Amino acid sequence: MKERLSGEERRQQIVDAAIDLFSRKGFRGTTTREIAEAAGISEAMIFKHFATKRELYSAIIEAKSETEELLASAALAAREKDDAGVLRAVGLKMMEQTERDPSLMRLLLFSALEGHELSEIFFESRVRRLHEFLSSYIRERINDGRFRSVDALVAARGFIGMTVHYLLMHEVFGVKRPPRSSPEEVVELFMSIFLKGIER
Amino acid sequence: MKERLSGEERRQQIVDAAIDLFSRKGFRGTTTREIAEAAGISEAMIFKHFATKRELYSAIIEAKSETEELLASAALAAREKDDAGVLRAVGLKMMEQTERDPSLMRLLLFSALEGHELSEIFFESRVRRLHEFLSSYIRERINDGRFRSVDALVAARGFIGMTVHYLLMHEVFGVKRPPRSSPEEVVELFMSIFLKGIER
DNA sequence: GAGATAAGTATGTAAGCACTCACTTTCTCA
DNA sequence: TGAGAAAGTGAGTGCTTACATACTTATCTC
Repeated sequence: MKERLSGEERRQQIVDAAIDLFSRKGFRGTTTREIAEAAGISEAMIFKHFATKRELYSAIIEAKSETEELLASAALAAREKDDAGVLRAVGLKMMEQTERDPSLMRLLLFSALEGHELSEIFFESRVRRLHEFLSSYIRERINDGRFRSVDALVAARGFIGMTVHYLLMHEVFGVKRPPRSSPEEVVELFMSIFLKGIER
Repeated sequence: MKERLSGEERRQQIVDAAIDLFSRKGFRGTTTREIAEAAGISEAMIFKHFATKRELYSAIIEAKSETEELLASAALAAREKDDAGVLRAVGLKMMEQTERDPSLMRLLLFSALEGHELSEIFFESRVRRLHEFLSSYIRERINDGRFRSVDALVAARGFIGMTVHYLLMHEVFGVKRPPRSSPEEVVELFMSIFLKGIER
């Protein structure tokens, strides 16, 4: 029943098992023994691939920081000055991404709370870029005279906060989704409130 | 230099030291040795007051769950159907509370992420009540015909999310506050966007 | 001021932890 | 086909952890 895998395959399997555990229990809350068990191998194998537990964790954070272009559809809408489209794209992307990979948000929070050295890189690639994209769009639309004159960065954080908080409730606090509202409807509501609220 | 305190005083001192450490490093990331050192006593003293480390942690969570009436000023504004006043009061209260006691938010997050058994009670007293208060106010104003017909709970989460996310950025991710905006101004902006966005 | 009571400590202890080492099994390819 | 390389393991090692025990010192009460 035991199968022998290539180095690459086994390494990936270890990483996958570790992602699951680290995201659920944090760095300190996860033991190398558990990771080995989850991957169906001996502890020693982990240390053949990663010098230390911390190195394994860092490899995960760096991998998760690789930034697929989340902002493609939003950037498209931005070029056409489609305000609703931009907000919708940003909101949906966050929803979709979190749904596809729920470990991401938990890892990000854990690494920040536990003060991991790479958490800033993680934050930079996953959060800051989004804030910057949206706030510069808002700034542009203020200059166009379409939005009220507000602090663009604070406003951007406000919109992102609606969505992030909503996801936080599920992924971290285990609140069940309102049965009536699909992610699309929720984003639509946040978008419409925010847009109506910021338009001149 | 060593002073002998009464049981009550010492107990409180242990709790204070533990709050600081648990909020910065989590339950698993904090050792009883560290707590003892921070309180300037021997480890054994901790176990004279609390049977286990977990019991100490639980005592803290329960204490932090004691719910001072956060909603007094908001409830007042609600009675007068002062929409701006309600939102402002809710937003400011969160800001002020977090500023006064930054450990609260981190403890709440840590306990939820680490899956502590009492984290639900904590969440209930600190978060859910706020959501329920605000969503029922919004529902009321929808019935009054003053707000658009939206999902009141989702909308409430949206507003709270703006503020919570803003605080999360500082307290957890260490983002520096925008130098131009005071907490009052930030709340004022969130309030105005949300209110304008949800009014009929 | 004696003796009870409570505050406080020094020194264990057993379990759990990240990590090591010496070793075996399986694969690869000249 | 055989030898070197790579995948894999069991059984440690020393350190740290939460917690226990047996003890000393200060304070209170009558």
